[in-house]
Amino acid sequence: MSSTATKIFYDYLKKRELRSTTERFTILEEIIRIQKHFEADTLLVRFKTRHKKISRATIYRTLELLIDCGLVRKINFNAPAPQTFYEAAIPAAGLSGHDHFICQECGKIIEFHDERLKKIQVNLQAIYHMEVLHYSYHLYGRCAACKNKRSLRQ
Amino acid sequence: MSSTATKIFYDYLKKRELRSTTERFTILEEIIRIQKHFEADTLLVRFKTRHKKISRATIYRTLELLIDCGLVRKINFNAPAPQTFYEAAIPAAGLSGHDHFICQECGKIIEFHDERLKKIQVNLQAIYHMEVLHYSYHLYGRCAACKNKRSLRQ
DNA sequence: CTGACTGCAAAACATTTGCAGCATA
DNA sequence: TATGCTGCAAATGTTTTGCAGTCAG
Repeated sequence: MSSTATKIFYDYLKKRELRSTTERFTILEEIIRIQKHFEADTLLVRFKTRHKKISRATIYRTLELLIDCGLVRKINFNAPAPQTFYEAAIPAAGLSGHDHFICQECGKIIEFHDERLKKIQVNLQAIYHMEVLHYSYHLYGRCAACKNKRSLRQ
Repeated sequence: MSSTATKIFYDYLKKRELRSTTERFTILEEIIRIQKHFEADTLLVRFKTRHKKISRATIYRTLELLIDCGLVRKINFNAPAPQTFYEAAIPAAGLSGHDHFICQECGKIIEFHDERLKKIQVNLQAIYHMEVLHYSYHLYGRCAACKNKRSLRQ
């Protein structure tokens, strides 16, 4: 149970005079449970298998709210299929690293974290006079498995 | 005239026994001319104003070929509107930096380049036993102009 | 000449929106 | 009780695909 995120969302809704509905909190809880990047459709499927009825429209509308209050981020990997993913951005959940390696051959996504990127972000912020809220760092190439597969073939 | 890119594309088509059509090279030349990230639709509009008839379908089909042979890359910025962009990835053109700052308020995209990122890429490649072909580094936040605008309002 | 490529229009896909009924404040 | 929220289905915008005619090899 992530009461931190729930509280942030609750306060956000209250401040903006929006309603705290069951659907909105169910979606947030499910996202926290996933612990990884996910697609909008993933949520729909998971609700369907659990016999909770939350429509696609509500999922998209709620994701927008969660992004707006900073609890969720959109991420796009460019290969092989360019799908839109989301990920929880909850500070307390220990999900500090949102760096990704994407295998262009098999589509596998490996998550990792490198501290140096954070430093560069802070540095660039000063240089370019912009306020940087977060960054995304994606590496594209071939994973170890696909690298081996190919060398066997040739 | 970027004969390097043209030659790469020509050789690629030949090797795969694909045909070197006018449309394919016209699209490549236009992409080189743009010198920045662009949308699929941008190409269509530019051809329309120049009275060259290249269909949307051909543009998408050719972009796929150009990505496959490494002359073009897809990039996705996540905010505010998640559109698909493309950019030339031609080594000789001096477009070494594909780092971007995206203003989440006005959508402005600033391009820059930081050498340290290349080093990190090489380093991570060794650690995770993967072959990294390229990376993308995106910063999200508020540009100098939007930062000022907001501080005036409050 | 022949099969690959193009343009067109229709299909497919993810996401957004309008509206009637429902539930929170 | 009164909006705001939800689910549905239709609309939207982008990308893909089938097909007939065209063109590179």
